Amino acid sequence: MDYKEEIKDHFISGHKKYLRHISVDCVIFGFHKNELKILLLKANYAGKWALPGGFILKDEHMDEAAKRILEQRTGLMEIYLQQFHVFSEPERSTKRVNKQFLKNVGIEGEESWMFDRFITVGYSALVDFTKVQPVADIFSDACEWFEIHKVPEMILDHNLILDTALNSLQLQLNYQPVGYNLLPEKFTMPELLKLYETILGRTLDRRNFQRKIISTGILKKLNETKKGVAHKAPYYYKFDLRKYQKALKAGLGF
Amino acid sequence: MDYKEEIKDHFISGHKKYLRHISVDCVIFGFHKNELKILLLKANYAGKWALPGGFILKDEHMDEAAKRILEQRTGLMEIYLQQFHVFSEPERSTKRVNKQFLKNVGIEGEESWMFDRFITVGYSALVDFTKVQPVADIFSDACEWFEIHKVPEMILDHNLILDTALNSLQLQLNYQPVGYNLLPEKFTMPELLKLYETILGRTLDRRNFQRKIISTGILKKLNETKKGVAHKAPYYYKFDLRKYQKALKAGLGF
DNA sequence: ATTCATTGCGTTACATTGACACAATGTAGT
DNA sequence: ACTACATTGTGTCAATGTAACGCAATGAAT
Repeated sequence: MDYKEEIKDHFISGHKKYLRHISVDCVIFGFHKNELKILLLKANYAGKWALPGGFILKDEHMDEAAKRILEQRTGLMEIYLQQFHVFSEPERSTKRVNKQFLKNVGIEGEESWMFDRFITVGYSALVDFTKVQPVADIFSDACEWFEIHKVPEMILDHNLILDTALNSLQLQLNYQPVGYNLLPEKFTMPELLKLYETILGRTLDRRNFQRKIISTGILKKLNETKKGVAHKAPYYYKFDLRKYQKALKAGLGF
Repeated sequence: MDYKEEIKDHFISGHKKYLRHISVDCVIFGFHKNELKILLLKANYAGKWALPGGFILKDEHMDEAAKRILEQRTGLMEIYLQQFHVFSEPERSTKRVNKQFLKNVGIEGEESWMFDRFITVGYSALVDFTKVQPVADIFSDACEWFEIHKVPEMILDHNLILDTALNSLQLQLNYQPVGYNLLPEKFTMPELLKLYETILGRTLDRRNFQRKIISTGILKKLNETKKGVAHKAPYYYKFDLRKYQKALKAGLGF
């Protein structure tokens, strides 16, 4: 089935495969070169960008649907994923957008479940930037990382969804460790600091931060310093996964 | 339309009115006689209890749907309401339960949207116990308060939904004021203390608690003590609504 | 009038936090 | 080879917050 046929099939027969009225949108956070980034798709009809999203198979857990979508976009299997909010504005204008899409592809006059009202569940994912291979889907012709504060205007309410995700991530930082999913296995204290600062959108005192994070016990200091940096070389750390998991469940009281 | 006709109509034609596959379930918390309670309906088919729930009109915001359901069950208009989780187990056996229901009512052999798989969104509500007039719906023959730790086995995954709601309420207590929606206008410090203790499931030092809650500035002390109590009479307090709202938005850092 | 559970207010020891000082490190420039 | 310097690692100290407990005041019940 070629590209156009595939899309037509999705519009006309997708409702046999997927639940109606419900979609999933993913805010995929990554961290690279001291910048917080999110992964976006370029909708090949609107010229606008969009969050990676998809639909729920008739016999699929929603978490699985989100996982499937993430895997298709990033190639990653083990992903930290969680739902953070449901968006149910009756005026989320999926109908107009999807009609326009179909028209741009060159199909018209058909009826479709895609013109129905959609409620969408927002999922946020934290991934290791360096391990991601961005892959576009059939509705998109690009899949790229955007610096969090340079995200363009997106389709529908996707900017709102992003803001809500960021907000909930900031809240989480107060009572849960977060770095494990966003950083490579080995990292330095300044990198971890910068991650926290970027998510929170404000600077922290590096000395107090170090004391606090060390006191949680979730870090293991390695006997190895970063090579090839100007100035004093920082030590590498990695997460003590056992204690990290514990802190995830029990909370940190940050 | 009589009772049975109404139910039949709901099963056969409800999908013209409501979104398919999606429902809303509400965990309604109240506080009375130093006990945390929730409002349950007795499903008139299963002999089991259930959370008050309902469906989303085709042109309705999900928050509005939850509000509508709450209003119908409690008579209250101004309610503190928030979504806390989406439950999407594909094996939530709504089909079996709803088929049984229809059979018990005396209807059989029909097809119905109610036999489809349902994803449900959990909402939690905090209400003033004393102002609630519990009202059953057409699927139920009773609507009653249950002490939170004496909740019976419920239909489907409703016990899980309740546990999740309680958990999220406990988390909230750490960074948001909560009492306003659960207590009558005037209340004493021991009552507020007991509310916190009940939600958290552990005792707090009353003297430290008082200092902490006073220091947030969300309380106004009245020049009036409780009458007719043995021992020393406690003062009444009420919430400083302006500061309370502020704290809701800004967080308390409790 | 006395008893006594409970309230209101206070104290003290200890832990946590925020702000800042200073020496150690190691590359880059001379 | 030596020096400059940005950055890291460790430490200090005062202010603030928290946990644990003491004690007198209250007022219905006896």
